[in-house]
Amino acid sequence: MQFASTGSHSEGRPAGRAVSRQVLADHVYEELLASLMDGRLEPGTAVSIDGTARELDVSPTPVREALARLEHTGMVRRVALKGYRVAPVFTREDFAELMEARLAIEPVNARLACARLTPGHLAELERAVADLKDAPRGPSFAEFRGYLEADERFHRLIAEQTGNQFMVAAYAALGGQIQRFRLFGGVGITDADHAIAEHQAVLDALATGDPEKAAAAMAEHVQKVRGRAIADAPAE
Amino acid sequence: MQFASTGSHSEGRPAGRAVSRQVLADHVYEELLASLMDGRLEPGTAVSIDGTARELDVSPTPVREALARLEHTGMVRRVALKGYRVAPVFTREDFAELMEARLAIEPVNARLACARLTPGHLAELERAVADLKDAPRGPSFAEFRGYLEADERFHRLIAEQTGNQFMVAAYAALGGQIQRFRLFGGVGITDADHAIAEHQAVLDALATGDPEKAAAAMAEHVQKVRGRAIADAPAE
DNA sequence: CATCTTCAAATCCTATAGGACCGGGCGTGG
DNA sequence: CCACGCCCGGTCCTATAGGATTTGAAGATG
Repeated sequence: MQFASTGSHSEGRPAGRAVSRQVLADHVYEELLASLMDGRLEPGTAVSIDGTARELDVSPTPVREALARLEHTGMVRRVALKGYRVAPVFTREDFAELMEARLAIEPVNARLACARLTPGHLAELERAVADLKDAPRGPSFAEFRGYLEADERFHRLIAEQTGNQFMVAAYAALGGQIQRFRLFGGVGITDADHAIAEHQAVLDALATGDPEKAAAAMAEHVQKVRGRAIADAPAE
Repeated sequence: MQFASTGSHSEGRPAGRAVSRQVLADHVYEELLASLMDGRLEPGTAVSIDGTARELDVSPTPVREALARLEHTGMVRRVALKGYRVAPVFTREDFAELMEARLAIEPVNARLACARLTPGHLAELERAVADLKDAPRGPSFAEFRGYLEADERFHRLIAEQTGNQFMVAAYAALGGQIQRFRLFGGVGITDADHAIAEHQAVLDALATGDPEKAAAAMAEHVQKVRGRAIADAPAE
């Protein structure tokens, strides 16, 4: 899994440049990100620098750099001289706070995106909703991973279509966490039918070109997600 | 967001451990952050890893880690194998986008903060406004630095008093940039009197305990800041 | 049995070395 | 005069080495 080894063979690159000289730290970053998203690294477990370096067959330096970037996303936390740990699971309060923040930001995104929507953007959103419908929804994490990806993509696309880099940044500050809230209690996807219908409603509202309708549809979606998740939450 | 600052050397912790031993990378991070905030590093200039390592008399490894963290704040940008550069200056469009985002987030923060305001919080806010009034307002950056710091502190305190970690994160995604927009055209502080009055109005609205009043006052403040800045903007 | 000491392994953190690439100055040939 | 190649310093990137610190457990002691 670790090509790009510096120990090149006798001859240099054959013709043309090597596709794109890659930075090892980027690979480590994506590898760790995938491990976190897939749930292979459970919340609370330590992420040893030397350990992952050995596991990925690289030196600790790129691992250190990758973890420094991950820390700012909230996926891992760092204690001064003790190393990195996967951020703890969401509590019910965390979830409520997340939904409060989404309710403040995402309707605004929908309103702004609606004003400058292009047919190309609309097609991308339709594809995301279609992927949402087609995605498998099994009980294991690997199975509903595609579902979560399409869900996140839908919301991220709307954020990007605002054309406002700061709204994208604000959404991104939440986005990384949005994936993880599903681990909250380990409940799977039980509300797919409702969620798909709401996404479709948001899409339709955007297509009408009325910003207020779009914002209202998004607000309703977020509120309903919150309501269902609270209902499904495991009893403490 | 510069808590966890490794204190100099206050020894003799009664029963606790010595304050987290200083990690060199943290020191480099704060040093770079200060240089960026003070304008000693102008936008567009390259930030050499080896160079700053020599300048700060450390090895490149901590510098690399500090820059990896800074990248996620938007203060510096990294090109794959070419190094880091200070993010470019704000254009008029960037500024408009920033204000749009602030207008979406900050009134919500004011509303939420108002609902759970304590006397202690109120005192901190009053201190921030007082500092704003007392701060010098000269033409050079070093002179109105205290003013900017108090301004940012006021808004950050409100974000933190929402008690919602995600609203803090969303604000922080903007906060690092808020400092820099003053460089937009190099205009100094020309609207201090108006701004101070508006901050006072926000504070008064918070003190009444009416969340809607607080949100409205904050929205008015942000809108007026936008209006004044556009009026002051240098002609292209 | 409980508690403290001590030691060894693991880990974090920093420094240093070396490979690969880029850009500029300089000399030689046309 | 201009073009081309070469050298060289600078930089990024990764690997490796070694000091500093925490942790966990074995062993000693009351």
